Amino acid sequence: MSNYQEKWLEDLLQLTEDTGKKTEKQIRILEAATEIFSQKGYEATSTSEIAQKAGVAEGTIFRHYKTKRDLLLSIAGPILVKLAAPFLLRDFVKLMELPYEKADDFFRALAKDRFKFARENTKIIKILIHEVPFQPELMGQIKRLSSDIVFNRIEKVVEHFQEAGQLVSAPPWRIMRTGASLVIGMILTHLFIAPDFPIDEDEEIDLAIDLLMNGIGNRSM
Amino acid sequence: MSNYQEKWLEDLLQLTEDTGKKTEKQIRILEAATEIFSQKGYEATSTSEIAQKAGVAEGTIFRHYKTKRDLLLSIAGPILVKLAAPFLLRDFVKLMELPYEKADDFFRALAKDRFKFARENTKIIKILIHEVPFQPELMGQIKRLSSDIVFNRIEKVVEHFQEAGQLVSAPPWRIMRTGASLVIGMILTHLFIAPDFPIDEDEEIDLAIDLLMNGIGNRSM
DNA sequence: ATTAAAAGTGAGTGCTCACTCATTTTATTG
DNA sequence: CAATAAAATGAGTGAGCACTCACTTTTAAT
Repeated sequence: MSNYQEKWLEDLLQLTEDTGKKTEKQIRILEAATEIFSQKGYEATSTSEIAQKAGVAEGTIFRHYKTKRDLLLSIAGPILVKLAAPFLLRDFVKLMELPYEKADDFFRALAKDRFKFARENTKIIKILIHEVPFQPELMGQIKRLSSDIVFNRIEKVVEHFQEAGQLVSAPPWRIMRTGASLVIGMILTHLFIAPDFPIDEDEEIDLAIDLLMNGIGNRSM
Repeated sequence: MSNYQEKWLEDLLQLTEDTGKKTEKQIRILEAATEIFSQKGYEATSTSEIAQKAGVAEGTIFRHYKTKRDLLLSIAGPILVKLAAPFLLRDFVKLMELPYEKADDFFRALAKDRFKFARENTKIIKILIHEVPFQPELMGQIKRLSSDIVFNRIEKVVEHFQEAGQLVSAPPWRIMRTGASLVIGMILTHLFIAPDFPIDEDEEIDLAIDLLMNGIGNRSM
């Protein structure tokens, strides 16, 4: 039954499940590292600082993680997979086609789900944004996940809605980039640029999706 | 005649003009630093590496720049002002209202101009993206420039086009964020994510602005 | 041609960094 | 409660870092 073409994908997903039992101190190390990495950046953070914040001897860090970079990757790696998780489901396309008759509803559901995820993982996402361009491992994983999986699968959904006459006829990648830009722009605004600006999150998403579907031009013209 | 409320702004603009004559070696230092900072990140770059690449003794760097951070700021600071330059013109609003009768044309002209600028300054923009969150000076300058100047001025333009019935009636900041997200998303895509993907830049911008104005929904419904 | 200032040099300095390892503490198991 | 393994420790280490400074070379002005 299993599709061996996507074996590596299953491996990735399994990695995410907290298989290895972690010591209490190991967890404290991960928490401290996440905190400081997100505040000062990976390169500007020293292992001694992490050890101090975690209440742990410096040697303990290196008992669990061979290098400082190892520690970074064991924080940033799993979140990448979780970030793409909704698109990794074997039957993503079927799942999405059925419940959503309207394209709006599909994009809205996706935006709400990923906004929630981003809000719950703000610190790690900041680390990710900062470090991905300089860590080839992360870059490679992102490219594989996004272009091979996420892109192809959403492309099918877009084409489906185009055939149903709900979306303008343009290259799917352009429609996807438009949607992604708007949603990511909205999420980054509220998480990093203006985190204190009070909003009704659901309403915010509804309005953003409305502008995505209908544009900013006056519709009565 | 001069508006003293915007004195600091004039100071900023003057700083950008290459007032101080630079030695040949000083220029080489700036070029080398820009190159390596953008490749490896500021913290991961050593001054000795910069000196080597610039073909200069390490001490020479510190004759011109008190600290390594000073060197970074003298690269990243001026670009911030240039990035916001089109909006800094005293009579930005008047200038923009007159030649552009249609909102499309205004956004299109702005997008083209800033795309061109970004393409000519790719490396420094990468440094900027990477370092702004961790350098309070840059963060402060960005906030002052964007919220006090850029935001207020584009807000007036948006309101103008709203009154002319060309833009949907929504809070101007939401319209601005939508436009900014789309244009920035397009620029980042072509400069960093898929730089080898061949495009007709003008056509690309036209199509992006079309999606911004009219949305991705089917218009014949 | 003289002289003073500015630009450039590179060996040297103290410090911090990531990482190691011999040793001690804690957990596990029959 | 031994016996053994696993986890944790922290002083120690060499390498590399940003930065200094006494000195030399270049430039500019008279």
